Amino acid sequence: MTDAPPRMTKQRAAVLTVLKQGGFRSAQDWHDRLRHDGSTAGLATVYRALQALTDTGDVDTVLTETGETLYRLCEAREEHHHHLRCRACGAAEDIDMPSIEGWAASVGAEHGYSRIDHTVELTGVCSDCAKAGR
Amino acid sequence: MTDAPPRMTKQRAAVLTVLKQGGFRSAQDWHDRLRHDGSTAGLATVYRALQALTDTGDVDTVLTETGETLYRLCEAREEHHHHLRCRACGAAEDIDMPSIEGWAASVGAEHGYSRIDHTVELTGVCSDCAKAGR
DNA sequence: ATCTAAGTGATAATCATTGTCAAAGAGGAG
DNA sequence: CTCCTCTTTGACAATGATTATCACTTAGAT
Repeated sequence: MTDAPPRMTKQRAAVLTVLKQGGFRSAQDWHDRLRHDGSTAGLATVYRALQALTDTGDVDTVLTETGETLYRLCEAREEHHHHLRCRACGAAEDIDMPSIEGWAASVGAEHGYSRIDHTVELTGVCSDCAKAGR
Repeated sequence: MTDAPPRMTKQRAAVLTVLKQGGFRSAQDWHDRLRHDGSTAGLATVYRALQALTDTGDVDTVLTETGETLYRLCEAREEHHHHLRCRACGAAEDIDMPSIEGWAASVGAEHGYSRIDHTVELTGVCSDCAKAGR
């Protein structure tokens, strides 16, 4: 009785296609790109698809300082990693810092905290955007 | 022509008073506590006071995974620090990891990024809440 | 006491996101 | 092929945190 995997519909395929453009973008941004490419998918459908893809681990999410959620196709489903994201164009690099994991757990334990979770995000301006004066 | 410091009103004083209860809480949560203590301050005023206190560095903020902003009185106005926050009761410890600052800058530079900013937040369940079965 | 600009608070507006629900589409059984 | 069922879709309403608006109050200076 494993829950059935969601069906691959035209709309979901279209979402996956635009996601291949890369970069972290908002749901509404991805929706705009989809419409621009001729898709008639509704905004709610895009949200649902992104949510589903996030649940299955195919998409990474990040929150901005304004509370918006940004989504990006997650090429390699690895352990757990962090991001260095360009604030101007949404491009991102995967960063790994293995020592963070252990550090978080030990700092938590030192203070008597359990069930530690952590968030590490880096943002900046990539070289292309810097050249373009962003 | 330095911009005038905001006036200290009855409402702002009241906000500062409840903030002394400690912990990271939402604006609406602080507002509820204020009303419970007999203040008639409006929600908008609480938001404005928290915003002003954040701007002056007297209050620290953190975002939850749902996009809510949490506020806490910032006892010592130091350089830059991170938090270990209890997801159950909002209590928090200040954490410092001096090496993070340099690490962020060097990782950014390695990838050609400039104007690096970083976010590091730890959450967990504090010992009191763990005992209480939260 | 009066004047003036800032602060207040009720309420409306905003914006991302989620819920609702009738209509459309995909398979399977006959 | 046709009917039936169950999922997905898409337009739109609803939510919830935050911000803007605006008439009214109040603190401080003159």
